[in-house]
Amino acid sequence: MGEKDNDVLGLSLSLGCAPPQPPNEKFNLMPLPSSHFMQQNHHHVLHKTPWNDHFQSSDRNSETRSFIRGIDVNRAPSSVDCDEENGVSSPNSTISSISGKRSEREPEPEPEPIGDDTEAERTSCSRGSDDEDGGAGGDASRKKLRLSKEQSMLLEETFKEHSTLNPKQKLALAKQLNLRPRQVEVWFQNRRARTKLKQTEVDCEYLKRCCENLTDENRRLQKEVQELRALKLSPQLYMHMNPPTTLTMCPSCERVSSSTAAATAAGSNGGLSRHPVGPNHQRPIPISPWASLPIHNRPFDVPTSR
DNA sequence: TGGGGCTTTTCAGTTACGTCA
DNA sequence: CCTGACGTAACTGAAAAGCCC
Repeated sequence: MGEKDNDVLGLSLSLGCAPPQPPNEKFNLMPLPSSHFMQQNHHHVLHKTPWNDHFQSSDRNSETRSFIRGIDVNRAPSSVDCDEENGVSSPNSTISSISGKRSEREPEPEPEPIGDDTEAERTSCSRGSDDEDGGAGGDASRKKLRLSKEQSMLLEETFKEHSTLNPKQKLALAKQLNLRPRQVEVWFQNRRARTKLKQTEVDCEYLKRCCENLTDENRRLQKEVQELRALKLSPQLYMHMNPPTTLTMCPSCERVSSSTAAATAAGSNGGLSRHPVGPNHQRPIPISPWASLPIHNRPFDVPTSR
């Protein structure tokens, strides 16, 4: 289907690779960091979306802006508005419990296969106004009806603006599309699920690439270590080397300074004097180029006195 | 103020239908 | 015509939050 899922939310992973796509907060579907890493708490975060929060105010524009721009798909927003007007649809409250599974429901007369032009009509009416959200009616067969292009388009447009609907908007949209509010609700649910799935795939892809990059980097570093070790094993070459530079980094300001090992050993506070030593300043951390090597491999490993 | 019951909303997972190759 | 794969509408049950008493 014409999914435009690439404009889903952005990644917030920072593993050193550039995210595959720029973040788009429009959907605000998932908290950041993204999706599958935060699933545990999705309820906390998602339940009240910002959009929902400012719904009362969003009434002002969204109702008019997106809904009105509407294509009058079915030209006859007839019986749809009937129900739900008072009782907001609740997926589980009535309909779910009553409608139940297909097998448990009464059969519904098969809708005539009609042309495209009447598709919308089919969609909205085949379920009949009677069964409505509450499914109250008897005709509860789980008849799957495809939405018309126009319906899908408008739903998509609306979804782009906000991935969740408040009751009023749901009703308005349902009315406009000549669908039952429950159908709109389900569509949004499924759409969110699809978006999330897509995002998960993107995340996976991104992580995979990061992993590959890290593997490469690791390989490179290992090679470097090997080379350094080989260097160490050739003494004549080794003797001509300058003494390794001791790098020190101030953890607070993260500045790196260098000094020779000799100077450092002499206790001249080499390189460190420029850094203030206060309550907020931590001791600089020496970064020795040999630090990562095993002790016995360090070239200038002088036996410490005592 | 804290707790229990109820309602509402969302989600993950599943089922089943429609379409297409 | 049959069939399997696929997309997706519809359903289920659980969790969480809000409200009321």
